Amino acid sequence: MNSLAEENYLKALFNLATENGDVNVTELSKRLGIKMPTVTSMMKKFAEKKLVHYESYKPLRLTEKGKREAGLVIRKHRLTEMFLVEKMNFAWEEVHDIAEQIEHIQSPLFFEKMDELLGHPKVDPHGSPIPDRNGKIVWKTYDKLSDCQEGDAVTLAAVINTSPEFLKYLNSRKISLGIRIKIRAVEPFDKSMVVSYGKSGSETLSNLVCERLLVEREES
Amino acid sequence: MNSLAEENYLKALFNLATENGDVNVTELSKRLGIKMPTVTSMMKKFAEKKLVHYESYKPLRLTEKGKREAGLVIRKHRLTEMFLVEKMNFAWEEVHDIAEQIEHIQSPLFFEKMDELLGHPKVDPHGSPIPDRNGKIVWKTYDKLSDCQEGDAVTLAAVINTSPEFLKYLNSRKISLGIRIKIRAVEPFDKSMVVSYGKSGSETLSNLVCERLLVEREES
DNA sequence: TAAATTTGTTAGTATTGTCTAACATTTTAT
DNA sequence: ATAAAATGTTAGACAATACTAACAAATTTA
Repeated sequence: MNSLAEENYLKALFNLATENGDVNVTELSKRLGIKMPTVTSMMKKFAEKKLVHYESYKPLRLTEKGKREAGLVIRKHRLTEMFLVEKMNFAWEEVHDIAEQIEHIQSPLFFEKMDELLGHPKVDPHGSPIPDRNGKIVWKTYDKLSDCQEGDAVTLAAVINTSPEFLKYLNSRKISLGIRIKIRAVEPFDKSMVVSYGKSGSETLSNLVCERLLVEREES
Repeated sequence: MNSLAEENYLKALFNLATENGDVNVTELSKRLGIKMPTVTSMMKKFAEKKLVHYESYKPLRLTEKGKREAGLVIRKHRLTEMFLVEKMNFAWEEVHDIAEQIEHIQSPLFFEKMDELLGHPKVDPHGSPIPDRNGKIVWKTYDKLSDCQEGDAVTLAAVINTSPEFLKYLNSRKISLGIRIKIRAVEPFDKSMVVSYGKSGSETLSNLVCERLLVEREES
C-alpha cells in the first residue's frame, strides 16, 4: 500500500509524463512544491518499491507497476471530481482541492460505489479520461481549438488548464463541455478567434484560451 | 487546525467522556490502540493548545474549546455515515471505516453540501445525534429496551454497539431503526425478551442485545 | 498499613517525510 | 572548450507521531 505522500508523487509523475514526456527531478519538485533533495530520496524509495526506474542524473521513468498504481490514484481523483459535480452539485472549478483529499481514501468499495452511481463515466468534469480498474487510460486524441480553421464546426470535449481562474472565465462566457462551436474568423495578427456557440451571438477568444480548449471535429 | 492524529484523539476523548464520564489515559490509550506514553505526550500538547485541562495523574477533561472541536469532528463523521447510507446505498454496517477516513477531509463546504443534500439530518444511521455547526450535541434520552416491561410498545431509535457483527446480527433479524416493538414476555432467569415487530411472528432477544437497543416509549 | 497491582510519566529511540547547506554532475552559452 | 548556469545528490537536521524500557504515583487488596 502506498502512503498519501507516495500517492501524490505517483500522480505527479504520471501527469508530468503525460504532459511533457520525460520527467526530471526539478519539474517533479516544482509540481509537488517539495524541495529537490526530498524528491531524490523519495525516488530512491520508489526504485526499491519498483515504482520507478531510477538512475542518478537520468530522467525519471515510471515502471509498469508505477504506471498502474499512478493510474489508480488518478482514477480515484477523477471519479471523485465527477461525483462531486454530478451527485453533490459542485461547480467544476470547486472540485479539485476536495478531490485531492478524497483520492487518498483507502476503500476500493467506496470508489466502486461512486463509479456505479455515476454509470461508469469515461471522463471527468474537465473532459480528462478516467483510468479503468487496472489504472489504464484510454486516450482519445482531440484537436486544440487553436489548431482549427475558419469555418470549422467543433464540439468542446475537454479543457487543458483546470485552474479555478480559467474555469471561472469559461463560466462567465457560458462555455461548458459539449457545446458546439463555430469558428467565424481567425485574426492573423494574434490568432484570436471569433466564434459562436449556444445562444451567444459571437465571442472573441484569445489564442491563449483557444490553446486550452480541446475539441472534436464534427464527424464526417 | 488539528492534524488527523489530533482529530482522532479529540473524537475518542469526547466519545469516552460520553460513555463513561471520567476519561483516563489507560482508557484513551486502549480506545485509540496507541500506547500510553504516546497518549501522555499528546495530552501535554493538547494542554498547550487549550483542548484539555491536563494535570499529571488526574483524569482528562476536554475544555469547552476541546468539546467544540471534538463535536465538529463527530459531526463530520456522522454526516458522512448518513451520506454513505442515504446517498450511496451503503449498508449501516459498512460505513464506519470509510467515515473514519472521510471525517478528516478539510473542506467545510464539502460537509455543508452533505448536510444540505441530506436535509439537515439530526441523527446518523445508528441513531446517534449529529452535532450542530458549533459542535454542540442535543441529546435525546432514550430507554434501553432491556429496561422496558412486558406489554410495553416501543419504537427503536438507536443502537449502542455499532460493530459490524452486531449490526449484521440485527440485519439477520430484520431489526432496523424505526420499527415498532412489542414486548410479549420477559424471561426472569436471563432477562431475555420475547418481542414482536414488523412481519415477524415473535423473536427472542438476549439481554445482551436488549441492552444495546435504545427505544422510545409510545407517546402517551 | 504495607505489599501488590494498576495507572501514569520520563527518557530515549524509530520512522516518515520534510528542510537547508554544501557539493557533484550535466547542460548551455560564449 | 571552457566557464557559467542549471540540475541533481549527499549529509545532516528537524517535526510529528509512534514505540519500548524503566521508573513513579495512586489505588486496591490482603
